[in-house]
Amino acid sequence: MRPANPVSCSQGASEQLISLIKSCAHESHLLQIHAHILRTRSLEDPTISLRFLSRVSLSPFGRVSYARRFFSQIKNPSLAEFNTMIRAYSGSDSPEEGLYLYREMRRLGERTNSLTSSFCIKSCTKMASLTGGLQIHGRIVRDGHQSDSLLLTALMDFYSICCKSEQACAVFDEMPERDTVAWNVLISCYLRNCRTRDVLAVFDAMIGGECGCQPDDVTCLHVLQACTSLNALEFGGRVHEYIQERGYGDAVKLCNSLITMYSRCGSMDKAFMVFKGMRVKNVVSWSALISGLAMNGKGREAIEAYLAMLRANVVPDDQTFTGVLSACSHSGLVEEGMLFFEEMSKDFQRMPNVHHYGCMVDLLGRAGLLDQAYELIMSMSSKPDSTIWRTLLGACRIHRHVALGERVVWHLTELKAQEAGDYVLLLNTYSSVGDWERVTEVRKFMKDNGIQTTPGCTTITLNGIVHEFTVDDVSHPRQNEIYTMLDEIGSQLKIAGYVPEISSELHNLSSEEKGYRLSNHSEKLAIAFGILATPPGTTIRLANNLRICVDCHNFAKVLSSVYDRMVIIRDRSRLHHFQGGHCSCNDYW
DNA sequence: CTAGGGTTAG
Repeated sequence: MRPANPVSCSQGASEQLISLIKSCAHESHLLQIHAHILRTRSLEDPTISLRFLSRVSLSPFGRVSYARRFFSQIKNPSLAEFNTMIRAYSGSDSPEEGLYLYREMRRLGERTNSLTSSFCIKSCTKMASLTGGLQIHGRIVRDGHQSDSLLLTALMDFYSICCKSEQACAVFDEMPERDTVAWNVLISCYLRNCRTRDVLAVFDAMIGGECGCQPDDVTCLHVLQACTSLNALEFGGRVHEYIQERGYGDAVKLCNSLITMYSRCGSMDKAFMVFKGMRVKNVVSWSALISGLAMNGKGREAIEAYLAMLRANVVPDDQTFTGVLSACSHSGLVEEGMLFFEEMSKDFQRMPNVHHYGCMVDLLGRAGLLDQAYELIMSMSSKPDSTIWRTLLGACRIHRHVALGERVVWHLTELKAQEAGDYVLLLNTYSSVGDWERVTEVRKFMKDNGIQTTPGCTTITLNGIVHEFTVDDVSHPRQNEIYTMLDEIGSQLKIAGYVPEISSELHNLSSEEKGYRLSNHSEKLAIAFGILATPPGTTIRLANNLRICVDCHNFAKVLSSVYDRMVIIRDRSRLHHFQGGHCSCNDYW
């Protein structure tokens, strides 16, 4: 029997409904409950409607459209209901709706609180909408919520996402108290905005008790990422120790991150140790191992790992295949690569994405199958992006294929995506076949159009301090010693047969104009500093933002034997291990 | 816990 007056509906019935909402396990149940609520007019019971709304907007039934429909049936939504709805929007695919609702609230003169702002900021973060966020920030100040630490933490993350790290720091500085999450957001801001050196410094400060809180598992995840990008193995090892001290050793995310850090820092055995020690491995663990092996030039082992993964009944995903295909391309396993490329869609229903195509173009291109690579690009269902064309352009340079190189640059121009590096590649293609006229032409074009090359930058991390070098750097406090050391290294290497390469790789245009004098690439400066600042026998680990040039490659090769030092350089795409006069990659690329 | 905020692997 339907109660005559729903508001007076018995306590028992209400509780029953609430427990029904709580235990609901299927979307169809929700629909039934919804119908029941409408039928019994329990919608007017604020406890019920709020509960139902938040249940609907929560995963795994996180369907905003459904929540919106229900919300619209509520006559006078309470602040709590407005907030719940905005929260649902902020986590959905249409975060802007949250802001619309917020504006509607203000228009209606509804009360808002700091949670309302918090959800709105989340919407802005998701949209990376700077203007929207600035408005909310203004509101926060006007509403007097500027000492709400949680709200400010969300605001920091917003600025960080919008690449406004200085504003993020300003918010951080104004926070009345900063807990671990606040520090974590600061770290993630540094990480996102290329301030990795500051990440290490903050971690040290936290450990040293200067921040009033200790690093947690999330802190470690961030710091490990920083170590990965800096090729800072030693620091990463310290983080690993900390993880064990704190008892985080079983956390899957952390282990996966450790595998990546170790393998991308060239320490495959440690990566493997972490992997083996994991009681629960997921697809991420396997993929991290596979791409780690790939990056270290161990293509066969990467394929072995992939097969072992299948035997362990772990289903590969897109990133697994990216790892497998890049393993094939780094190790020149053309046939295997083609096979996996076909298999991924046939056996695993995974349609190749740009990364997979990129690997295939790289694979075919390096193998000299340039036309086939071009065909593959043209056959793509989605529009090829600039990275794909750039990969092919790199292959054109290696194989001195001028005509195709020109065509590729044309494609890049059409995409309006051409960058300085592309012209340098084209220029190098011309110079590799001795077409100096065209070289001059391209150079003039670049000069006339003010096209600047990306400055190469190499870092070396010692004792948690990041030392950064650029071409012909004069900013390091020990620059005099470094240049003296570089001179000495130069004469030692010359004796051992190292000949500077000046014509084949026109890496840096200004040096070219200085009359073919080879400038001191950042890699060399960092190596000289490494020799200077570490005891004999210590491995020198560098990270470079571009691609190591032929000359620096030779330099490192000869140096590894003359100075009996292992040198590990990570550039844009791979890891080069130099030892005893050899490099782990068979030839230069 | 009962409405509810911030960071998070390959």
